[in-house]
Amino acid sequence: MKKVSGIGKRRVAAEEESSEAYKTRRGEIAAAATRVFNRVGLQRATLKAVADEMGVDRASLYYYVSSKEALFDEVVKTVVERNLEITKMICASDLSPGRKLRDLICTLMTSYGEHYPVFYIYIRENLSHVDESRSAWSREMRDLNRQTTEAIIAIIEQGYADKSFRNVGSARVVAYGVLGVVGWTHRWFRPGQSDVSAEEVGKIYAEMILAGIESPY
Amino acid sequence: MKKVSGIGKRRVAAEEESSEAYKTRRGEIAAAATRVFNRVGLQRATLKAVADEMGVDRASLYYYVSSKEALFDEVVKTVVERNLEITKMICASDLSPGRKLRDLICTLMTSYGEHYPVFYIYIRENLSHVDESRSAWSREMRDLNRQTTEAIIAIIEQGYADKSFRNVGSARVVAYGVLGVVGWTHRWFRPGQSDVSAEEVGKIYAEMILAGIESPY
DNA sequence: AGCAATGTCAACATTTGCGTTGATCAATCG
DNA sequence: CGATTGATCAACGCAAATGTTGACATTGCT
Repeated sequence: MKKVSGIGKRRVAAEEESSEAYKTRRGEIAAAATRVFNRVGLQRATLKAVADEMGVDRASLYYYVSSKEALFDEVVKTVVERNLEITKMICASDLSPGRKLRDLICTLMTSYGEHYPVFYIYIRENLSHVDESRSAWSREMRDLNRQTTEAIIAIIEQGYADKSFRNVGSARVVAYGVLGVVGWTHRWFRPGQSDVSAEEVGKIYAEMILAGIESPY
Repeated sequence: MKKVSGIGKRRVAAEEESSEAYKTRRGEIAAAATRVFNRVGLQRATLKAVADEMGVDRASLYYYVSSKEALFDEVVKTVVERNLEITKMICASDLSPGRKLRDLICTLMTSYGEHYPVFYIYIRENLSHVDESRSAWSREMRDLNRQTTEAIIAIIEQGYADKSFRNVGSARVVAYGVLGVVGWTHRWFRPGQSDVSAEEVGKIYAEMILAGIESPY
């Protein structure tokens, strides 16, 4: 399936060579792409737009990048994986469920703020709408999401079990609630522009959700 | 700007005539489009797909519909407006803030379930990513969103004022939290498929958020 | 039957984005 | 300095979606 063209070979060669200048340029492209993705979303983003963003011809990008999707993966993947890592670490700690959930919400928000806008670019991409041809990637991303969800569910069930949480309903639904509150920030929160910090938002949401979930006293 | 073509004239004529059969067919098209939009999103949806969904030639649609976007508006707008109406009604009632917020969350969820998947189609379309050429529509939709947000903020501030809510932070942030929990259901909730009903989800979320916001006792 | 009006479609022209090619520029090195 | 190599771009061909046209069906009316 993978048709290896002239430019393709040159790209692969350059990638393997991986000189300093090459890496730098690739980073610049990733940065430009991040801006474009954030502005218009993956779907509406074009390599033309990325090229224009850098004041370069579109064809030049093909020397570095094989496709828009590959570029997207490069931009998004590492930071998404890191996010899951954090989640799992908190989950595996031996703090109380309440403490875990608070920490998780705050840490997620902080991470979102730090890596802005990359996380939001990712969150906005509705995985149920990705192209058929990218099913491998979408499965992988979906799996990362699933793992995150499961981790949160585990915390909540732990809390249900040790009675530190009131049972308000299905742990899964509550977990989605947590993810929803945090994930929805992509619609309104702009670090440095909003009048609250990511940390403050995290604290508010942790308080909002937990003071209701924790048994009072 | 608006080039009036032959087909365009006939479309306008048919629209003004507005016979019974015409309306029916238009409804069928809207229904087919709803399915397609739900499946692949506005961006990836094509009139070809809608035509195929009905087993009809693409060109035939142009007799009824001027563009994909117009179709989208038709599908989405009325139900979004109705939603805002509900929100405002609850907001204007003389219930307690706590009662209002509970009702609002439950009613929104119920409405989402009833009108599935139209609301979700709308929610998924990130208004910050709509095309320049559709700025009029996007401004209108954004305004509906804004009004909804303001209504919720008003409830929360009312609760802060009469001390029935603990002040956990900026009313705006909390309001976005409420919208987030409810809006995020578009990522996982499928009426009739999930093992909880829209009503149950509403109750869980109302409980989750409120038992934390309401002063305990 | 004859004829409008309504609805449909095959075919065309246009546009937009993609990925590639082959040539060219600029720097480095021998 | 001339040659090699890394990086760039103008131009091409392709594919998919759009909106239109003009002709063809179907219906119902007279």
